[in-house]
Amino acid sequence: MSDEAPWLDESEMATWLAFIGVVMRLPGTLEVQLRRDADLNHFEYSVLVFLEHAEGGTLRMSDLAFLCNGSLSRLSHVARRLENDGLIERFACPDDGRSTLARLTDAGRERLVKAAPGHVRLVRELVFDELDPDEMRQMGEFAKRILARIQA
Amino acid sequence: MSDEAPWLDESEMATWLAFIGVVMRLPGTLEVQLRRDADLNHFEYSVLVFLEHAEGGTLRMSDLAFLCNGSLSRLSHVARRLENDGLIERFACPDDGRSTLARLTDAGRERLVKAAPGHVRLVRELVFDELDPDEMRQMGEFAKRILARIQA
DNA sequence: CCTGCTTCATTGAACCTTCAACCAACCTAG
DNA sequence: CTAGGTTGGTTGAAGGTTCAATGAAGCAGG
Repeated sequence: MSDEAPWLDESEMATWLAFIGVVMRLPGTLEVQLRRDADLNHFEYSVLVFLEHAEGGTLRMSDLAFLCNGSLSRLSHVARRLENDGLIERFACPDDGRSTLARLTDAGRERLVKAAPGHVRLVRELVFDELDPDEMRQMGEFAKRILARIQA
Repeated sequence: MSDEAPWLDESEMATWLAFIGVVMRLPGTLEVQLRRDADLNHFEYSVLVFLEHAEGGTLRMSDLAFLCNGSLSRLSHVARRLENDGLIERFACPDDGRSTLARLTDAGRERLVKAAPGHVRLVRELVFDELDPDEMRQMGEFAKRILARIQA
């Protein structure tokens, strides 16, 4: 299959623990703000954000799920809740009878306005304020390369 | 309160999307392997790993929860399942009547042996093989600094 | 045009996490 | 020594995610 993968040495382990620490704790930290300001979790917030910025204001469910880093099943459950709450609408895609398109409602846009400023502020506090421009560039590059591997 | 937090510019947004993409997708990716090889999720795996390496083979529930990046309540539920499955034991702390100590059983150690090699291999494939030593050092430093902010 | 494969999406059940309530043990000021 | 506060841990219920099953719509070959 593959060569013996050597165990992580002390320095690698320290890096990994910090890395996985960020991965595990960041979502919960972000959700405290989103829940408080707009009663949303991070996935729901992503759904609203991507719909807001979408070409034509709509996205197919499966494209939206990919953008939000979640499964289509997860999105389907979440979309039902968001639709029941009047934050989004769904309707059949005219071009492809299998697809469903989602669109933000005015109420959804309002909800986003409640969430976004605090969210951006928090993201800055936690990440961007800690890195200078050069470090930020590096960090982005690392993340893109690792993400590419995860998606492969 | 605080100054106007400027919106993320295009480059910052690209960095953030890659970063949050890793944060959201990595746990699921790791859990596919852990579930397949040892029928564990990542949190359960962490519990076993930290108990394995603990001084004296035991840890207090609350210390273990912190190390595993989870809440005490979450650990309490997980520990009950792991204990029912015979992978860990719990017993009263002799020094402090409020505390509970957890310890790995032989079955737990065996389970860990099933999970660990594939886990380490996957972590290497996804992260460390993508970064050269200098980049890895940087990455670890960034993660530590961001984690410090999250924990503050 | 019909058969089988693939894609898109939804659903219910099982499972896991969170949240709030609760309890016991410890600590400390008066 | 004891009343009130804090720390450590567990629990049940509510809510969210995953997994597998289902079904409709499109597509491609015979």
